[in-house]
Amino acid sequence: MFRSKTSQTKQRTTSSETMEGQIESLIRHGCKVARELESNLPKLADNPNMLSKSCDEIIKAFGTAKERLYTQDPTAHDPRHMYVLREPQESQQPKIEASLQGWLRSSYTQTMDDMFQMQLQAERRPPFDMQESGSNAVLAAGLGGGEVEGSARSWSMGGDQLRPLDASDSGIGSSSQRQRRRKDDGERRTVKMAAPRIGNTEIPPEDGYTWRKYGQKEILGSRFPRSYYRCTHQKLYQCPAKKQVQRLDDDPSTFEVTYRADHTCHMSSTAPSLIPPLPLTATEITHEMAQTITTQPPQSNSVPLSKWLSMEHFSLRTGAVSSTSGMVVGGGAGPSTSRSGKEVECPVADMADAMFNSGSSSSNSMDWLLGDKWESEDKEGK
DNA sequence: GGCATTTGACCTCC
DNA sequence: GGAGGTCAAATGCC
Repeated sequence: MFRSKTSQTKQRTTSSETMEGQIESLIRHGCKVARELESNLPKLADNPNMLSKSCDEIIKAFGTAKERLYTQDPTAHDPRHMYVLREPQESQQPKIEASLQGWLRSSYTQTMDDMFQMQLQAERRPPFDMQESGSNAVLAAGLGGGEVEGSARSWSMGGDQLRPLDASDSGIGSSSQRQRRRKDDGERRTVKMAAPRIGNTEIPPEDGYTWRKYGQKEILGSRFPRSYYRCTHQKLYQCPAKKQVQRLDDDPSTFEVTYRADHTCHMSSTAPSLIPPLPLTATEITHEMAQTITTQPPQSNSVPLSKWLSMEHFSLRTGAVSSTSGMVVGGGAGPSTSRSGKEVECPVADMADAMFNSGSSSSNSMDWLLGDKWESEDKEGK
């Protein structure tokens, strides 16, 4: 009548071990294809179709692996559950992650490095899937299908970039008298982001930057208050970036986020990060890889295609793990969302956390991996 | 102790 | 004068 507890555990263990094998196999396959792609890059550089095909295969492998990672969580199949996906799956995840981490420890190869290097390219783009509409842009935020999960997707802002404000415009540095400006404080850009469905839905979706809330205001005619955020590094780097977050009256599950000014904290050579750090899943990473290769030629101020493709432009760095969220966050001098600001050295295997457990509310999963690379490239680009 | 959040007060703009 | 935006003290968390 009653199945023994140990029997159940055994069954689950066997099942999960099989699953781990499949996942590992998938990831290995993806890595293999990536390696092949890399070795053939000189030939394929002029053959976008073949490049695209290879990338598709890599995407498929990693995507399937990711699917299986979350296969026991039905909500994981709904792209709108991007935030659910990123929550640590207490019951199922640890063992699989441990296995993956072990695998990563043992077999971390150039391919992984390649992935992050390609990710690096992708990261140069802003963190949203924005469908431009004049000055407004609508963020897909995982509401679309397929691989779209709301963090880094096709970015099509073109030359309509936000312009950073002067420090004076942001009110920074006005010590004697309180300077408050509203007029002419730069271009605004509004995006709509889906709220997390599970967990604290009051928390606005991550966008890859670290923000500090400095105010909240009831807005006339709105059911929900508007929250005001500024870049965490405003003081340190005079970063003028700000954003306002407000829930839509008619759709509380959607946040309207208005960005004002651009981040300058990643442009300073002393700044902690040169990119908008993003928590990306393996699928996102590979998706980005494909997009980077197929649709994103190197930036004009970037390296030549051949060099870019050779992926010798960067090197991997070690990083840190947020003590609060478990997320990988700004390594070295990188920005951190951890409140204490304390960061812990972490081994390469923590990339597994960044890739497969990049859930939580923190935002800087890839930052520690990429910050120095950006910095070096940024310097080269100058 | 340092950093983030909360919140009432203050400032600017319309 | 009202609404929106920001400041800064108080408070809490790590």
